[in-house]
Amino acid sequence: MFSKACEYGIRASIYIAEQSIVGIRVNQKQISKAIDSPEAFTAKILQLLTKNNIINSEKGPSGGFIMVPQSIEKIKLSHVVFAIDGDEVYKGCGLGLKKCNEKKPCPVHDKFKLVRDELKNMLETTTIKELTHGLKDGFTFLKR
Amino acid sequence: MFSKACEYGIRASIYIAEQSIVGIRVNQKQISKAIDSPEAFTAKILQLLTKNNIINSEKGPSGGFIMVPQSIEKIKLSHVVFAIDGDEVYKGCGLGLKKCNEKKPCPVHDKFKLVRDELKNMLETTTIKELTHGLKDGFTFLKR
DNA sequence: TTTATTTCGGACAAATTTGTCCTTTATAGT
DNA sequence: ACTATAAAGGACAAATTTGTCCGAAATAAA
Repeated sequence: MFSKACEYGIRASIYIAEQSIVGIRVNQKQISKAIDSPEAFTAKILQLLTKNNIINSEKGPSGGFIMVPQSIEKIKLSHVVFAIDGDEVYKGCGLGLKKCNEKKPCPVHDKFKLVRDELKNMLETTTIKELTHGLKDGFTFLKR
Repeated sequence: MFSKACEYGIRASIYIAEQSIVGIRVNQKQISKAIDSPEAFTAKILQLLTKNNIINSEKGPSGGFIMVPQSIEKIKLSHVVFAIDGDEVYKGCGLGLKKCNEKKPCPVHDKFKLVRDELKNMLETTTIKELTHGLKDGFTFLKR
């Protein structure tokens, strides 16, 4: 469904949001430990998230990553996915045709559209914030 | 969503079924031309589909690929996808966790489950045969 | 101002996926 | 039997994704 990079990106975003809510800034090492991801690779993804204003970074001692309050409220899963994987997941043709559309659809166009639209809608309505709730309560997990 | 191999595999299956219905056996060259895919790579995928009894192959002059009547009736999209990509698409965790399940779910588990179940259901109920209909009538396409 | 800490960014490496080429095997027709 | 045709299969190559390493830049604290 998503690339590894995107999976790590989503997990990192949720973790950073969870920590930011209680006022804690976290660094690369803490993040990759918390979500069980390769550190250097995760660092690249964090750069991408930073450039896309999904998280904020600060260098130096006591630096690290935070998600500002406004972002915690507004950032949706779709923003994270788009920053890393683009919109191919729910825009592209299910059979890989470049010019597949309503006028010249592939054989699975309509059937895929239903699934893709549901995915798109889910990504666009799910906030990172709400995904931190179960985490805090120990009902959901970001590794294993 | 699916790998390139799987996309080609689905397109090839639909094309072969369409031709088989009117009693025509097709070869690698015709298939890759009809679905606009790399010939040698497509040949590999056809081998895979053959091994999984989705299509039948015959060597020699006038040989090629066909889908037998029984398969045309019974083969679902899910069979083709499973033969090439496995069931990771609708079984695996959306965030890539190895041990994500109802008891220890990732934060997006439930939301993803809805989308994945719909995808799974669509793949398991859609026959290759029904996908050939629009193709025959010129309403749907396998390339571009 | 020096040092320690942390992100940034580029180059590189490994792994996987995608794709090619060529030889072998089967088979139909002559 | 010979030839032409077509799939099977193995080895290899290119491209992409995943992942590592290391020096540069920023910054806080001593």
